[in-house]
Amino acid sequence: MSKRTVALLKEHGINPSSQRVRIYDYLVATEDHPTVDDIYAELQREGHLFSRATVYNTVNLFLKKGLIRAVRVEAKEMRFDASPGFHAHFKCESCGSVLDIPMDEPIPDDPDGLEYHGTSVIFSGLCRDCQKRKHSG
Amino acid sequence: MSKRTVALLKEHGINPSSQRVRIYDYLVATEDHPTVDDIYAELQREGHLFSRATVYNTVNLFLKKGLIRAVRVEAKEMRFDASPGFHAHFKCESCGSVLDIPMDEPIPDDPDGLEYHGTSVIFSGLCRDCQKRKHSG
DNA sequence: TTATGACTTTATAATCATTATAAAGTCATA
DNA sequence: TATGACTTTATAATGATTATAAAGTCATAA
Repeated sequence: MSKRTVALLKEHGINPSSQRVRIYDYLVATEDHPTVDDIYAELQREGHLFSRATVYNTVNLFLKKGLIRAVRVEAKEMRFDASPGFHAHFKCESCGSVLDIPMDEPIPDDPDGLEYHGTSVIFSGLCRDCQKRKHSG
Repeated sequence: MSKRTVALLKEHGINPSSQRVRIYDYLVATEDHPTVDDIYAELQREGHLFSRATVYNTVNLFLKKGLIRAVRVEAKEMRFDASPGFHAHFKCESCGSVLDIPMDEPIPDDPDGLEYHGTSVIFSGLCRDCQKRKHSG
């Protein structure tokens, strides 16, 4: 129950219930862009009694308040990202893991009068482990 | 029933049935990155008797053979893109339309030993029409 | 203390794009 | 015209997410 998280949630107009604080703490602690089910499974493992619906409600609230970002690297699953600043994502086609890739936000050369709000860059390929696995297996 | 399409499908090892040729022709003719339902609706409108399953089968076959690309700009819907060469996409948050944005493929500065296969860049914001609509409405 | 009311969480059902399955149709070739 | 491989089709199944409404929580006022 991090005091810093409580303050941060309040700053964003979010009532810091214990579930919300716990979910946010997990999101910032983990690096691997969890899905709703990842979050749900981890909280269960820790012995918390959570409903999957609460996880959905909470991440949607965080998204609406701009606290986290959604990353859709997989066909179906939505993943979440609490790390600040622009960065790209890399999705391993073999093991499905998702990594952050530091990178400047690309600027389109196109002067088409569009109003740009957000940018998403997703690379795909093979991570180091899966390259090794391919060559040895 | 384009002769060029028939040849192209054959080159890619795809038996050019009339449905497949028609769907490919529609994909290259349209610029707005149709969904499966867009394709299905257009073919119905033209009086063809198609099943939705055929559209799914066909676009999945095209994807597997590398004839088209999938673009997932929206939360749920998969859209398709037959235009060649790298380009980014822009999704209007208001009307949902998807535009091509000419752009060089970004190269990650990260030397992490990853094996890169593909890149997807999606911008979001407001298209020109929706900006006007916002200011006048 | 107890009542009030707003907000949270929960369980359950509903939605909806997509995939799986298996039957029916097509078509070239023997 | 029989065979067999490939296509299309209708239908059911899947699975992530959202909607709904009941139950729980918690601060504050009487």
